[in-house]
Amino acid sequence: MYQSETRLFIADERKLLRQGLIALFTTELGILVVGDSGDGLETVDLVQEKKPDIVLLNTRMPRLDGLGVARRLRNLPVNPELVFITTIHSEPQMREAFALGAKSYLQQDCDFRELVFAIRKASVGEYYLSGPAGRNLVDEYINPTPNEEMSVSGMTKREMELARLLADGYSSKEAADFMNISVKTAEVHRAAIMKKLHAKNVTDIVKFCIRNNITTP
Amino acid sequence: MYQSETRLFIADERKLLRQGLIALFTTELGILVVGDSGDGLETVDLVQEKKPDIVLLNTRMPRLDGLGVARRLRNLPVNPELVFITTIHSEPQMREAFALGAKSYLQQDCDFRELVFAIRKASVGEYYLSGPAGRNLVDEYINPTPNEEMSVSGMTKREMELARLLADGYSSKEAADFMNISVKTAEVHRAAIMKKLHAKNVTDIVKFCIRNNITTP
DNA sequence: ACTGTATTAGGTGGAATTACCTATTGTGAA
DNA sequence: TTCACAATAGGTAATTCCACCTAATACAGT
Repeated sequence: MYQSETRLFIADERKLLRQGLIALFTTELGILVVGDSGDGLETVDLVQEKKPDIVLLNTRMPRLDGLGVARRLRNLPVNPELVFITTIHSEPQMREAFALGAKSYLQQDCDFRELVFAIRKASVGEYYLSGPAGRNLVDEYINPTPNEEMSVSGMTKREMELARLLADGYSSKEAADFMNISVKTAEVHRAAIMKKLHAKNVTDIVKFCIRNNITTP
Repeated sequence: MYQSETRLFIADERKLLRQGLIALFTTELGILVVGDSGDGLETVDLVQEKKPDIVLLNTRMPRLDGLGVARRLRNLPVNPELVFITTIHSEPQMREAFALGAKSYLQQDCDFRELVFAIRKASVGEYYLSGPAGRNLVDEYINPTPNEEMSVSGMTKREMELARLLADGYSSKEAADFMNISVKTAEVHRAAIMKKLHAKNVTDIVKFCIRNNITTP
């Protein structure tokens, strides 16, 4: 069966990485890099023009981030498969990426062979989920949770309240007083939040809340 | 005149970038990649073993950052030229990089040709300072003025470094390891930061850093 | 009725933070 | 040279964080 070349577009703000990947892909049979960009808005334009089969998207990009690019592409008459590369792992970002049709969500320190594999899988519409984190994601995703805010994070109402208070700079005790619950309960909520966000500490909660406009810097 | 090959070592935590650069350098006459690593301490060991002429160093690396690597190499019987690549521009880091003998300090979104040029310059002991940032560097270096954030906040060099690490989600202990200082010293700096920023806790430091583009959410 | 989960709360214990100290070294300014 | 301050590091003690654990109540959906 004849297999045409897979047309690949690389969107990443780091030019060095783009150029490096292009060099690596030249020796990769069946994969043709048809364009690259370090800018989100430019990516949207170029993808319409070049019509790649696959877009390699970094989550972080100037002017429009990877998720923003994915959102726009969805409403356009192009339908490339999406493979995300992320600098910093973020549970909610990953969740949204897959909600937008991502086929892979790779860490930047993954191996090139792994990236190629992910691209080949994506080219036939299949997922490539590395590590155990991938499986968890699918499990969680096929059981969608209600609530609009919750849908991205999986947080409950009270957890969201607490997250906001913590992000606003209140300590666990202060937040507990504010919510009229004991510190112990607040800690249970906090633990749940951290698990759901894969947060290492309050810093990650703060950043999540800022990203989601739950609080402001 | 016979010009031997320039032996290059690549130290960057992002494996994809390393692999990409290696692929690019294979077509670059006169430059031979003799090793690579994604870990600071490993880099120190491998540089002693491989004896490269030039070490390409990312400022940010696990276990020991680029500046830490440079510090250690200075006290060892090897004397490679140093070319830094930075993810996030940091005035004090750049300053220290040059103080440690760096020949170039490039942004990660520079062009590959630019990187090659910087390496060729470094291989003959010359500096390569790209763009307007280079000029600013020289100007500022000969008559040092505190940078913008520092001038408004009153933070010192080390305090800024720590603030950034804390905002990036590192604990005091991790940040201390990163900066090659004791936890106690890191705590002194943190206390100074909080006083100067009127910060109540780390949350406020995170927000300050986000507002000032020292880190991203 | 049973199951699942959200919300509440407590216990224990180790790790970390934070607030107070003191103290040495080096550097740059008056 | 003296003075101020940055950077380093340690001590002590209170507090908080965080990861484990159990457990009651309530309210949803099957």
